[in-house]
Amino acid sequence: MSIRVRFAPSPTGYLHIGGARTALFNWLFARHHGGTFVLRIEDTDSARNSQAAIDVILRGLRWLGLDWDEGPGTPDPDGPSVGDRGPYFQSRRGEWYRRRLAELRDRGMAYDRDGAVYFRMTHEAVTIPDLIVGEVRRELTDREQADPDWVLVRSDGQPVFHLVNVVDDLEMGITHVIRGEDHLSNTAKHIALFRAFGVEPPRYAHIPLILNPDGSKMSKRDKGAVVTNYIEDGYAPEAVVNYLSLLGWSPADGKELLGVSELVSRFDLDRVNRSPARFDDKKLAALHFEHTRRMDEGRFVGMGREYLGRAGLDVSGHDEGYVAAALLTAREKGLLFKDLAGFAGFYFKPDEAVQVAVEVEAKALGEEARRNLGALMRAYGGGVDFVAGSLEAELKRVAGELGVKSGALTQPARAACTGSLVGPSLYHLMEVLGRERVLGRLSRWVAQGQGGEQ
RNA sequence: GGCGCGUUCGUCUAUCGGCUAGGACACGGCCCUCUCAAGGCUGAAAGACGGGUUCGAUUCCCGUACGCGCUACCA
Repeated sequence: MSIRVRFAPSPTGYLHIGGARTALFNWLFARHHGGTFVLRIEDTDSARNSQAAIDVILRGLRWLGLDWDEGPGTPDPDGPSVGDRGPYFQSRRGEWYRRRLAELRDRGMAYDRDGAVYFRMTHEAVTIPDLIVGEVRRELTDREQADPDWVLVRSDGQPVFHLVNVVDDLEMGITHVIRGEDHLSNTAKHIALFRAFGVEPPRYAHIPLILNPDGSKMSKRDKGAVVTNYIEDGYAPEAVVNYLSLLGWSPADGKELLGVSELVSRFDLDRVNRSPARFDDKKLAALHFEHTRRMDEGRFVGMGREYLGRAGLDVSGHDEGYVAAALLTAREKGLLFKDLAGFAGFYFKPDEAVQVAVEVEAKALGEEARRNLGALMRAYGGGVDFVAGSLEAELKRVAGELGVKSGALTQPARAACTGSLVGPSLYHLMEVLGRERVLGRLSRWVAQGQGGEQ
């Protein structure tokens, strides 16, 4: 039998990191086993659902690279979808729920009370076989001892989560339910419902929760909890995927830096552990660095351009090769893409628009520094090849002549060229900038206060 | 309160009864160095607690503590 799994988020206006991890585990499981990954939108709570909220989820999943084999094509519940088990929006599945409810009534498993429909729940403990947690024997709680029945349909006619979730999993032929551990206790209800329909429940796999660094439950407001923020900050999506994969799962060989295809081939449920994991943005950042430095150059440049644009930096006036070369000098820095504009923005500004903060000027562009820059400028104005190696050799030669350490030239030059004391390798950055821009930027500082020298 | 799940370095984890408890991130030191990084070398750092079972428990069982989840006409 072919594996069918699903991710069934409810559109709350954001995609929670825990939800993303649940989606990822489902997706990895499906891809590893050649199964089918279904996306179903649980938009039964019409009060807080909107296409915008659904769109956030679809975008988040697409950004992570979690493509679905069946599910919505657009955020519109009445729009196109892929797959023959739809609709994939619960708000459009009313007739399926009504039909299944009638079936329950016919079997004497459902009845009305106070305008709502109740399920006739077993009075016995329910054993939940779980692929990750093991066999869980769920005894009745004190309230359930008194009355184990629960609501299937509210008095306003809305079916509750337990009903729609089970009916959809049943109708959609879901074979494995991989979801957060917060659903473990509820699974007793789900199993009882499947049995009431006369079918065996799917296999269950409850994965441990993701907690805040302090061990508390992660909510929307917590740092790192919302996928949209990763997109805005400019993390490499494969780094986020890699990081999430390591929360609750680990590969047999201990290798942690894994690309998506490696994850697909290694992932399976038998190595998912049972204890909750705390979110650690430092480790995510480290993985982001490792993935970006290994990223295909073209893709790095493409992403870089996009985030420069997001930051309002227009690079359209520069040719492709220049933009690519410029961005690539920042690749080894492990920056978030959103920080690229601040780090490498100087490449794309006119010479006279390079801003030098007063602290930077005070620190690196004093009188002596400007004198030194004059010497460097004369050297660079000569026949030197404008490539990093030659620029370095020439700078060191000048430093030797002046009897100063190379740092007495590099930092002033860096400040003049970039406006900052932090940046890419000076020699490489000057190579990219080219002779004209470098001389132009140096001259601004040499000229000031020593106009007569030239 | 009831029911359930969990508990190895600060964090993520490995270990499926033999452990001098391994790796990664973070942290400290040294080296390298044009800034910031990176890199190299190196260091410190863990089995919640108490009982069992066993020749031997981190590993199995029980209890306690702590954490988390569920306990809705929320999903």
